[in-house]
Amino acid sequence: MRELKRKRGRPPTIDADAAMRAVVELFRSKGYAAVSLDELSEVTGLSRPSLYRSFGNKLSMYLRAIDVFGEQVVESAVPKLQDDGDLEVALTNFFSEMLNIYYRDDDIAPGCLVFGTAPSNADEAEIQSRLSFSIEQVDQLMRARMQKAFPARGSAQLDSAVHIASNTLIAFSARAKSGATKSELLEIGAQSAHAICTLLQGERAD
Amino acid sequence: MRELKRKRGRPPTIDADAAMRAVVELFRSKGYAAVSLDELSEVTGLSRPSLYRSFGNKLSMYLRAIDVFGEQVVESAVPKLQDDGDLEVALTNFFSEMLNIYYRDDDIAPGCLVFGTAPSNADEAEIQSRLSFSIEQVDQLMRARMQKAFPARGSAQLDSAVHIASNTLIAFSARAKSGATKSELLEIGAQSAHAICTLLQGERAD
DNA sequence: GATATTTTGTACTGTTTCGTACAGAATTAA
DNA sequence: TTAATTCTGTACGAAACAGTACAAAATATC
Repeated sequence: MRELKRKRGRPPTIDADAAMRAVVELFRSKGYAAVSLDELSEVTGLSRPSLYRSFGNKLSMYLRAIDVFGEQVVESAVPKLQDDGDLEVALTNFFSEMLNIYYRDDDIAPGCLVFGTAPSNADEAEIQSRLSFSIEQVDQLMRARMQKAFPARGSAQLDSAVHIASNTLIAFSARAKSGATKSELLEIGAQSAHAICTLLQGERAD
Repeated sequence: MRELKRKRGRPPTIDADAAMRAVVELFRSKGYAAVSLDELSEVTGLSRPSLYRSFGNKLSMYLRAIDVFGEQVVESAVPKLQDDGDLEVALTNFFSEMLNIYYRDDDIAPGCLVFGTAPSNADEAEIQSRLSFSIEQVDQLMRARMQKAFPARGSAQLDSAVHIASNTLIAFSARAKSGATKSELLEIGAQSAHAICTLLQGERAD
């Protein structure tokens, strides 16, 4: 609440948010297991003890990084999906915005922190939990948006369309890391959005 | 060619194929970076020097594991896709067979060695190369099979369907690792196959 | 039986990594 | 000025790890 009241001892000089942004970048370009605390120390500019004090051990740093990454997605990409208007446009814009996150450049792609790095380390229960939560979240957001656009569709048709959309996003991560350019994936996103709308428009509801 | 001719010194006792199968299992459940040579030594039953002599260092073991895994896919799942007859059936059976590989049980899923673990370590050039090759391979197989079933379809319609299928498969890996059951993914595979055929049948060729 | 040849694991070195104890720095309160 | 408090990094110990030298084991050849 009040932050004018100076605390007692030596004032903190660490920018935890900036450090966490660097942590996210390192984890999503190198994965979880391949990253050492020394590297994290280097990219954040914080000493190893400072990292422990601010964020705990490597696992808790990674989990927190996933949360931060998720917030970024919720802030910048999810609104595009939830935009009223044409579903195909909303889906295309959502995919496009996600690719802006996955790519730093048209060529160089740190990819998705969750879908790109979590599967390798899902033997860790808390990591698997975040992965499963993320997938469910995407499925659920897709389902809500499609249901809004096509209220008459049956649950089966909806599920099918939902999974096509989610799977497209999940696969983007692997494709980006494989060296595909952003433009190529933009095209795949647009194809996917178009196909989904074709399906939802064309099929008879049971 | 001739193998009756006994070689000169101490006869080898190592079963390289069995060892490599164990290597594949370890890598795809724990990822690349998290695996140590001591663990590889333990699961294969070979000493660390024997591992070096047989397969080289960790990277070359991993690359070879990817090749072995790929052969397994080509032998058991790809034929299902290439089966003549209904495309929807072929796709469904292909997905099903891939899930048999991804899952050891209905619940426990080591997942896909390539799509599950390679993206985390794609900064290594040779790993990225295998990942990109695998994706291209899947895209190409899908395209060939769909073109055979729907020769009249235009390239754009085909591309769209191809990517839906490939993305389904790629996403299976993440979904399996996230804790989804095999039955759930079988359902998603069937949905995807049905949607693809609906699209290819329904759309007019330009 | 002795020697050459090939395979194999024990044991060693140097490096990397994690985690923390502890001392020094920077500030407020007395 | 001194003491209390909070923040920070240097420096240490312990464990894990990669890679290899070397000796022992097991066979063929002489």
